[in-house]
Amino acid sequence: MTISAPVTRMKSGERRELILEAATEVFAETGYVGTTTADIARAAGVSQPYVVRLFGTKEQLFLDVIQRALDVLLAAFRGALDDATSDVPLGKRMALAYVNQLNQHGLLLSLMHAFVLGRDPVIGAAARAGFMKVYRFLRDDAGFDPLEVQNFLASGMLVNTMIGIDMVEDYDGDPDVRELMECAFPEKLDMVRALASQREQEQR
Amino acid sequence: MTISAPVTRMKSGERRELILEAATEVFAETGYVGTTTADIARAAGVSQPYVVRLFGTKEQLFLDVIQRALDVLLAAFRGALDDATSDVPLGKRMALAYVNQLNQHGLLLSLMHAFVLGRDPVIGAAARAGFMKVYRFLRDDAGFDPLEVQNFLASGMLVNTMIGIDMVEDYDGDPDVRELMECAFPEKLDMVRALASQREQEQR
DNA sequence: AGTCTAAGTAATCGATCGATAACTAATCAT
DNA sequence: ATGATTAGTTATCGATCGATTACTTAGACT
Repeated sequence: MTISAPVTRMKSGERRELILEAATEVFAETGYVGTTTADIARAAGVSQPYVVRLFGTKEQLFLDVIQRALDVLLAAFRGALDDATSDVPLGKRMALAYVNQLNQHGLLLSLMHAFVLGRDPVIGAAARAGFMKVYRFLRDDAGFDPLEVQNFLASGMLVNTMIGIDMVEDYDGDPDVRELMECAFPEKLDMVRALASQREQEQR
Repeated sequence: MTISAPVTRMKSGERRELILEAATEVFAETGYVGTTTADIARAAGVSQPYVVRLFGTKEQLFLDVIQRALDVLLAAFRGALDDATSDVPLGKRMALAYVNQLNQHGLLLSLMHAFVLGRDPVIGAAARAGFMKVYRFLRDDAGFDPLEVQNFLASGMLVNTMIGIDMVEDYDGDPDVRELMECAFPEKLDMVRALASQREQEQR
């Protein structure tokens, strides 16, 4: 009677990973509070109760999402740091490694949603800890001095904001938007625009 | 039978302004979706239905909040721009004008909550329009060239993030937090800290 | 072949929220 | 004074959401 979903089962660890990736996208789009566990379940192709059973609570799922995002980000930084073959200066390599994370669409933006909830006792504490982990990495491992770190983080937060505000949406219609974005995404504007139009295709 | 609230009536315009100010604080703390009209009503000392009747919908109230925030911010910029008596360079005057807005606690943060909802069709459009209004002011009225504007905005977004993540919460417990914040809030760190502890007092 | 474990779903519930309706009373204009 | 207007409330409703419970079945292991 009921239309059965495709019944290929996974091991729970593998399914968890899929759900984490789907949740990253959905949280990025609608924020922590604005995202329902049903939204995530739909995006991941499972039932809503299974999402909460795998992660306990929506809050825990969000914490796992931002934890994973930080792990991915720091791994990318480490990769750029260890890439000694390049003659590109370190600061620029790190900046490119950051902007490259926009390939996994929701990654930086889901972090941003956590950053803006600092007053929430548990999410806020996790967000601060994660942010400071990045700060310490840039200072201690990458060897930036505090002022360099600050400039790097500032540029990163502007990138996050431009993505969060979905500025590409107005790229074609407003020459000022174009001017600003060409300035804010060094060498990676084409990628950002391509991802945006790809996203638009998917939503049909 | 019921304990009557103090029955001094206001003209609706005046009450609207009070509610807008209260809503700015509450939206800043818990975000657009995470804030209920009842929360705002409580903060403003009126009933929940009256809030939605004065503004139509919660969405319209939020739009009015960020519109007002932008007006206040641009007025402050204009003030700093016109203050020709000072021998402080223009860039620094503008930066101080920005950080000074933290006096009205939720102002910059409520804007940040709008910036992060760019995919919402109506809030996103308003957020982009507001952001670009600031961009154009800095470029055309303040006379910054695009790169200066970009650096200015980047610093601003870092400030917003540090406030949103509530970094002051860990100021005393983590020397790295202290180092970062001293770097990020030029000359205004004392003010930020004072406001935070004042806020903590209020919540008892 | 049969059993047991783990993956997954359907059904449902209590709480919460934004909005509407219906009502009350203060203030203002004549 | 009184009637009209405007400021404000109480009560309530339909929708939504996260979570729980109880059930089903695919696949691994003897």
